[in-house]
Amino acid sequence: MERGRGALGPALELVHTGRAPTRAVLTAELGVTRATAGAVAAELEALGLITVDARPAAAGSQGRPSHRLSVAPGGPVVLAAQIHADGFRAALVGLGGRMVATAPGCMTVPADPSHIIDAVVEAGAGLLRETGRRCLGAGLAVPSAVAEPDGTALNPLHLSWPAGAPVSRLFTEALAKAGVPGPGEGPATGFTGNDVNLAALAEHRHGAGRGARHLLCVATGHRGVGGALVLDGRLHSGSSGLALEVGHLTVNPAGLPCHCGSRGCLDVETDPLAFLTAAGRAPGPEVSLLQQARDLLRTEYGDPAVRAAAELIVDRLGLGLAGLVNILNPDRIILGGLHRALLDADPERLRAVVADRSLWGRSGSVPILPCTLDHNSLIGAAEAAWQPVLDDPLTVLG
Amino acid sequence: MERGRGALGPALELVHTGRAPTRAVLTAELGVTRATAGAVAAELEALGLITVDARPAAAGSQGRPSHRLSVAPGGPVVLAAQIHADGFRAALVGLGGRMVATAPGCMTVPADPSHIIDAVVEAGAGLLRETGRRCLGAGLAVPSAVAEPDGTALNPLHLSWPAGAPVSRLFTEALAKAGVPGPGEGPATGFTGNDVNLAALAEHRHGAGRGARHLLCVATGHRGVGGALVLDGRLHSGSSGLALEVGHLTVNPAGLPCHCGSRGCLDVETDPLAFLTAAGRAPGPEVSLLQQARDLLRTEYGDPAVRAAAELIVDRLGLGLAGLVNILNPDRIILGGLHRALLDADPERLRAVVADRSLWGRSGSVPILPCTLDHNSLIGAAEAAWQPVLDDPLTVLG
DNA sequence: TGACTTTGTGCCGACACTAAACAAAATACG
DNA sequence: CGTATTTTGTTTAGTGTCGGCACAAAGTCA
Repeated sequence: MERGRGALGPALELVHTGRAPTRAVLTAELGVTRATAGAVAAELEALGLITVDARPAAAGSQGRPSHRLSVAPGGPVVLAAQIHADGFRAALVGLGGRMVATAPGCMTVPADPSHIIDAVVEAGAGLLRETGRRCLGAGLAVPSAVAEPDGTALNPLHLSWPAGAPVSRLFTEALAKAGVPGPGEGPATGFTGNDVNLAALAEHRHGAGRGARHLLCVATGHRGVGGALVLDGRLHSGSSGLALEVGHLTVNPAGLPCHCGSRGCLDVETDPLAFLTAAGRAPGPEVSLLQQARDLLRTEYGDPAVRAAAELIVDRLGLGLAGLVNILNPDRIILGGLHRALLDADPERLRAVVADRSLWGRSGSVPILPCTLDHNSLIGAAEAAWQPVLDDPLTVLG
Repeated sequence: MERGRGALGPALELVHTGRAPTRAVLTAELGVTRATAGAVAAELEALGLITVDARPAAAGSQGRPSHRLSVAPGGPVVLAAQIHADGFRAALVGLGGRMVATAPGCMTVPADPSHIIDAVVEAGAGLLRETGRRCLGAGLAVPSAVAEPDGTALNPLHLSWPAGAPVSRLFTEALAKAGVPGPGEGPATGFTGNDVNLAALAEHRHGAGRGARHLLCVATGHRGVGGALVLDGRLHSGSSGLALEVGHLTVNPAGLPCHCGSRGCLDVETDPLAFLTAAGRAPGPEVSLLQQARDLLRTEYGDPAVRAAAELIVDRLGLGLAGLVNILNPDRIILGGLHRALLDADPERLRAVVADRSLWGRSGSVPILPCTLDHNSLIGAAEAAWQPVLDDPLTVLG
């Protein structure tokens, strides 16, 4: 007599993304009857995933007030991990993108990927032991294109890893080694993805991308530029995981040579090093290039040389974004890393360039927004790990 | 006691695309029991959409031979129409992409779009009267980007139409005026789309794109270059119908100026006029540029100047395709128009350029194929018109 | 206080599908 | 040539999910 099994996944996703604060709007969003929505909510509560408030929320409007739906505070979590040029970070993340516990770890990233993957997984396993939370999956974000379906890192940027490192397999093996439990009997199977892709997913679910149908994200790390596309709520990673490698769009035909064989690629023309160079600053070794570029932009934007350099980079970034708009026609663009800082410094210039150089930009220009989530790659890794639960809670939880 | 209503749409699509020749494979493809597949087939037959052969097909293998499923020969049709630089064409198209009747019409395309839209719809209505077939929808292909959701033609290429012509509204009004019946009581509501987009849809369903998950199509008309993307069986037209405007990718930084403000765009560097010019031929006024370019390629490929021109265009096209591969990561590419002819002339050169300039092309290059369907834009217009029936046959047919 | 509005729940039936047994029509094998 | 085997199709009964509807609950409004 259990009702509402088919709508279980969609309902959980609505609560997860905060789009269903009450059973009444859950009813409307799912397009089902109140009876079904009530049954679905009861089932999700029985599974320990959400809570239905005992006291109705204060009713501002007419009619019987609704009870509030929210993510269960003590519910299950997933293990989220991120590896970047300066080290790693591990965290436990609950539904709703809530960071439950984190373990920052800094170390020089070794040339052997398995070392650091073991370390980050061990840190996550430690958090699980400390908190005693149930773990339903694991996700890992790496600064590299990750080929599907084999899960190899094709261009592990500045990690001194060998190209083609089997990161997905190493991650899953590390989870087994550390005894991280999966939803069923055996160990968890981990998902490994590109950090910008996962950041886009996180921004779409919980950040500046909420509600966008076709969301384009572009971000710099310390070097190079990454892109990601979320279509109708799902990450578009192409037929083999290699979509949105936007770094080699031509944005300055007479520009710097790029290792790809062309000249003036987005990668070499708009990353932090390009900005520092354009501003006439020799990058120092003490902090990351991204940090130096951000600091320069924040503290010396009054300096004409710095400002001119910023405008130059913005113009080239705008050219690249316009090209992407012509191809992808997104309804929102989100920028991260240095690009986000450049957008903050002069929002109008970038929007104007994009509108001017995209074919139909004049009629209705695309909103360009800064990303809003802290640790969005990490949260995105968690989102990927949650995905099987969101797709079918019953199969995962039994 | 009617079984198999939910699976009706998917089942019809399988028969429509020829992927379900028998009830046995229909069972496997739908992932249901034989009982359900049988009921679904019976329901579709009762609706007059498919036929189940009385005699079993000659059995080559063991076991009871399967009865053949096929599209009902005398079944309903949709009205498909296409407008291009040289005139228009109207046709009735059944399921399976079968052209049932066609009415080619040539006229100089007038500056007022409503005239020719009325004419093409009137031609289609004539076919309906002649054949007496039931009409379930209508689709129109135009050589222009069509903005959604308002259905206006933004850049009606070489049709001397005003930019922003409300083609979708004009088409629907013409259908009402000509008395073309829709599935229900009132007149049909027409779908209007870009011709390359619709061609891609047709190739994906019935042509060289069958089975591709992420299909990229690039084609020239007489002038300019169009692109289209089919993702998981659905056309990706972006958030406002303007995706895959690929004509302004930079493929020759020092190239010809383009009306978009840049230089060396795919549009001006790889279209028929670019080829004729590169080969040192002055285009004549008698036949279309596309025809002249194709003829030149076919008859004088031995001429070193012609061959050099072809290779130049191929190299630039390859650069553009490589850029698209880096962004979209399709698992197949289909070329039309002059690009198709260039591919036929020297398949290896184009594939080599794309593999060399796409980031991960060396590891596993993308298949590049010529389009295989005659009148693929017209068939694609029909596909768009069929879509509501494929999505939910019962609602449309009652 | 009573009418109205909105939310939540219990009960019943519709219905799409599965499961399992049976029937049919071919090939394979003795 | 007849029987076993394999594969396909159909019938029947059963199951689970959801919609419809009536009713209850909990607030606002007059």
